[in-house]
Amino acid sequence: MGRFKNTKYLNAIQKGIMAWSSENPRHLPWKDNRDPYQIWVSEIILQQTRVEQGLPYYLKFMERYPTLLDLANSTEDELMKIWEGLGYYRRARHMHQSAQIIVQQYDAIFPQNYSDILQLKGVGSYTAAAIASFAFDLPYVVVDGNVIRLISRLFALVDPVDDPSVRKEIENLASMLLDKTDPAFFNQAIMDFGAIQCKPVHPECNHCPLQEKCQAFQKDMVNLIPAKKEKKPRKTRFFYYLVPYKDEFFYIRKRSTTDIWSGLFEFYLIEFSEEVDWSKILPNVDLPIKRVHRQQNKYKQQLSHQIIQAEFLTVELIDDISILERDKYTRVKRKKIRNFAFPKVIDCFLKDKDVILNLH
DNA sequence: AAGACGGGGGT
DNA sequence: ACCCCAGTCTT
Repeated sequence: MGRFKNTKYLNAIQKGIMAWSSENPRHLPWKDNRDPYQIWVSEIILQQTRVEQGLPYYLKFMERYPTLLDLANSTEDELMKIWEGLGYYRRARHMHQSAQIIVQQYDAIFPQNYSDILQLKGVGSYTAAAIASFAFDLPYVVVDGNVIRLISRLFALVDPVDDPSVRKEIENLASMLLDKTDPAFFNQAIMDFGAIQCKPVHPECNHCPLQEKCQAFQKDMVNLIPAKKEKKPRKTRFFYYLVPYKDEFFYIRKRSTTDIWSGLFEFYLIEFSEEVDWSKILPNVDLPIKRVHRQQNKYKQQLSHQIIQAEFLTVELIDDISILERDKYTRVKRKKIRNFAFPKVIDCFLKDKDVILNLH
């Protein structure tokens, strides 16, 4: 592989990527934009998220928080409502914290050098490089999923790309490829190239400008690269939600920071590691239940590391709600329930429930 | 070095 | 059912 790490070869690849990009421009709201705040927002939203999925959230976000000060002055709960359904909710909480740090420590001026940007919560090497290059023309190369795939194929790296040593090698190669005279254009180009030309499945090798430079193509190994380590099987968790209400109020609670969906709200949760019948659960529930609704709702959700099977049972309470207050549950008007951010399974439940209870 | 963290879309 | 996605943080 070493013989391909020469200037002439790397230069040809660099020029090929940039020429391709000139011929295949991509138009997105955050492109041709030098505002570090807007770039930051778009990059955080797009972490592990497809452009098509993130775009509507970006538009909604910028409408509600046009400036960094708007974000810093918001509440975390309102921000979570904007983020609802997008996943990886830690991103939103980190953004909120970072916005307030920028206001306090940088006088609301977005930091303008790589190491300061990298210090921000939720900003790693990829996002720092993206902001530094797009907003400030600083020569830091972006290494995202697209770049990892493209480089591992170009240089026929057969070892797992999620191995730290391989990852390091990819970052070295990417740095050598970077056009330091125009890092913003190059970074955009290499990501676009990976996303559109060097796709994960069915890459456009038959009309690829880098075909003869691509070691994977030359060795007929494109479909074997990038290699990944084996993944562990997902565990299934069984969530049994009681949906307590009394008069016009629901009782909900914010989830802790040590589990999935932290910062989102939920109802009264009893969790098991296996399927359980409600008849076994209800007698042991510590709630002053007056009446149990007949309607039961079941949902299944696949997450990246676990599978959630959730069941919902609505219950009417009698007067004594001290148990709920002790456990940090708060009451909210039933018609205001949609002002709070919920995980997808609860969102699905509420959508079905709307029909039944005619909420809103 | 490995695990955790969401949800949607493609095959 | 499995893979991937404009990754980052924690242990």
